[in-house]
Amino acid sequence: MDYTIKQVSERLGLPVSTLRYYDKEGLMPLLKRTDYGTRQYSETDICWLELVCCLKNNGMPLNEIKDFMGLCLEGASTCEQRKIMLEKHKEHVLQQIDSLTRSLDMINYKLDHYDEIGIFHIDAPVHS
Amino acid sequence: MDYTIKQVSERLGLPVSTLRYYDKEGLMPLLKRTDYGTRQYSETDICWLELVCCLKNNGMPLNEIKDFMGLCLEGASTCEQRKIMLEKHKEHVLQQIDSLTRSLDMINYKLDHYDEIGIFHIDAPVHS
DNA sequence: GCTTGACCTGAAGTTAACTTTAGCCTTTAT
DNA sequence: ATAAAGGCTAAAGTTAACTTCAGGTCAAGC
Repeated sequence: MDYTIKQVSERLGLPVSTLRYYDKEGLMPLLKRTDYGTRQYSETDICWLELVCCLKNNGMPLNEIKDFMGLCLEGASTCEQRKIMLEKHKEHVLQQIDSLTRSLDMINYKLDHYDEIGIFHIDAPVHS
Repeated sequence: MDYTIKQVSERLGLPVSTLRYYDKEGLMPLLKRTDYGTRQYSETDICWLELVCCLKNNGMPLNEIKDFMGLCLEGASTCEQRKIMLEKHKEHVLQQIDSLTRSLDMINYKLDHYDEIGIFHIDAPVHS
């Protein structure tokens, strides 16, 4: 039922070194080891890792993700705090989507008008 | 008609040190100086800086932005190359929007179901 | 029995994008 | 005339998120 670090690496497409790094940084406090010290990833560990990647890919820094994990470990009393963190991250994600959407408009405008625009015509974003 | 580095800093909300850094890294090859050496930003320079910020904020690394600038300086022969760069960046932006949108679904799901989810229920993103 | 492959650690190295520091010049207000 | 404000440079320092390296353990196959 458990996976080696290499198996997880292949499944999630993350280098082994990164998985060890995340563990070292305290992002995997529930990860089990064999007697010798080999990491044993459970399904739950993998799910948590997928969440870590998702949050990280969308701009949450690792230390915040770690704090979130820390709150989870502290129990139900931190539920509100965790909700607040997620709300804050949601705002951040919404802002990014907005910024990207406007950037897309600018790129499309440039692509559509490229031939009309002079070589040195370095114009401002279309929305400004 | 020209602006000092401090004026540009205030107008664009970028620290003076960053503006100098961009210049040093070759992102402002057309920027004029006074006899002594003080930078003189024109409207065009500011427009270019706004574009730089926009591309940078949406994930284009500075060295790619610099390459783009380099192509601009080389003249009309690089037009196709520049189009290709913009198309590539557009793909990247679209991918980011997609990733963020899916992340948003996950966050909303978690927020909606937070009370039902156990303390240690660290579940995978909703789309997986 | 020994080599190969997978695992481990701690420490040092890397990259991008800045920021800070130290030291120096010039213009402007008192 | 002198001190404050703003400009400059080169070089060193910072941070996040990794990667690489050196050196060592263990299990399996020949």
